[in-house]
Amino acid sequence: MKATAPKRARAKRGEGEKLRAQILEAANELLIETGDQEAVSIRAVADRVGVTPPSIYMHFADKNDLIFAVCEGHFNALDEAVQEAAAGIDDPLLSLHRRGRAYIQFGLDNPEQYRILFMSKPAAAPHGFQEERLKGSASFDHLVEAVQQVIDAGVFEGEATQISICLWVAVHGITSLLLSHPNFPWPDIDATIDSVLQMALRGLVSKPA
Amino acid sequence: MKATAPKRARAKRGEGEKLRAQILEAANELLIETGDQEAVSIRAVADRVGVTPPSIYMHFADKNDLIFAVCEGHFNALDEAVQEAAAGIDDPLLSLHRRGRAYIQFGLDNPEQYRILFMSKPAAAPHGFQEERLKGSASFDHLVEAVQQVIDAGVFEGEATQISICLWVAVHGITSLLLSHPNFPWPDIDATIDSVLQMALRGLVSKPA
DNA sequence: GCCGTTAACTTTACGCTGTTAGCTTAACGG
DNA sequence: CCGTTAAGCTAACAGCGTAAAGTTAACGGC
Repeated sequence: MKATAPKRARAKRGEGEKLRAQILEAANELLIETGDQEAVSIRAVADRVGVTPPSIYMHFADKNDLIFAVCEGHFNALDEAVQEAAAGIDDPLLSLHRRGRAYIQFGLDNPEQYRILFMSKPAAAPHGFQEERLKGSASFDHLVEAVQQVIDAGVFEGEATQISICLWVAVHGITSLLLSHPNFPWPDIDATIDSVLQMALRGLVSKPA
Repeated sequence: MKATAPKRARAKRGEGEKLRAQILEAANELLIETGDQEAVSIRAVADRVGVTPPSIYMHFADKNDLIFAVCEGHFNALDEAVQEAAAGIDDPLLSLHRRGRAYIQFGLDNPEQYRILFMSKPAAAPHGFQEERLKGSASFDHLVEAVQQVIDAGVFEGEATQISICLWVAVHGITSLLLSHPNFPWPDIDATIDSVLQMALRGLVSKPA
C-alpha cells in the first residue's frame, strides 16, 4: 500500500488540467482497490496524488462531482460491454438476452460503481445527471434501438420505450438485489438470472410460443 | 423545530430499556421528518431525546444497529401493507398483482426506509440481518405462499421460491429505479408500474391466454 | 531585467461526524 | 449506612467535507 506520493511538481501555466486527470485516476484507483465509496475521501485522493485536499476543489465542485466524474468512464464501459455482447448476433431476441446478461455481469463485476450509478440518492447526482447520462446517453438509446428491432420483427408489440423500461427494471432488479443482499439464500445465481431474463422476455412477446 | 429536550429524568434501576425505546422513537421521527438517513446522526438523536451521544451506545452497538432497529418496524409495516392488499381477493393471480402494487407503493411512500432495507450495502446490515429479516421473516414467506397458491391453481408452473424471486426482482426493480432516478423521463408512472407487473405475471404463467 | 498579474497551489481552520475511555450520580439490597 | 451496580455524563480522538486567505511560480509587457 503506497501511502503518499510526496513528489509532485507544480503544473505550469496552462496545464492545470493535468492535476484534474491525476485526481480522476487516483480516485478511480481508490474506488477499485477498496471497492468502497466511503474510502474515496477527498483527503485520501489528495494524499495519493501528492497534493493538499483543497486543491481538489479547483477542479471539482464537491465530492459528489468527483465521484460521478469517476463513474462517467465506467458508464461508458457498461454501454460498451452491453453493445459488444450483442454484436454479431442476428436473432433480435437472443441479442436482447445477451444484452441483459452483459448488463447484470457488469454490475456484479463493478459493484461499487453500479451502486453509485443506479442505487444512490438522486440528490447525490449533479443536476441533470440522470437525463444526460441515462436517457440522453447512448446506453438507454441503444437498448431502445434493440427493442425496436424486436418489435419490427413482430416478436414484441407495443411502445419501444415502455418495453425498454420493463427490461431495464428486470436486469436492474436482479443486479441490485444480488448486490444489496448477497447473503440471501439465492438458489443458484446463474439459474436465477436466467429465470429472470426468461420471465422478462416471455412477458413481453406478443405471441408466446 | 424543537431543538433539544433538556429535561429527562434518569431511569430507575431496572428501567434502562425506557431509554432504548425513546431513542428508537426519536430516531424514527428524525428519519421520517427529514427523509434523510444522514440527518439521523447519533448526536441529533441524543439531542432530541435529551441525553448525551455516548448513552446511545448503551443500547445499540453502533449507528447501523440503531438505523436497522428503526427500520425493523417499517419492515413489518411493509409486510402488513402487502398482506392487507391481498386480503379477501379470491383470484390468486389478481391477488399477486395487488401484492406487487402494494409493495411498490410502500417503497414510494417510504423512500428512505426502503433505501435502507433494500438498497444499502450489505456490510451496513448487522450480521445475519438478511436471512432473518428477508427469508426467515414473514414477508418473503408470505409471497412464496401466495405464489404456491397460483401454482396449485395451475396458472404458474415451476418452483415457488424461484418464481417468488422473479416477482420480487420485478417489483423491487421498478421501485428502486423510481427512487434512485426520479428525474428520468418516465412516460407515466402508473402505466409504467402496470406494464412491469404485466410483464412479470405474463412471463410466469404456464399457459398464456 | 524587473513588475504586475494570475494560475496553481498551500496553510489554517471551522463545524461536523462516529466512537471510546473513564468518571460521576443515583438507586437498590443487605 | 454502605457497597454495588446500573445509568448516564465529560472529555477527547481521529476523521470527514469544505471555505477563507495566504503563498509560490510562471508568464506577458515594458
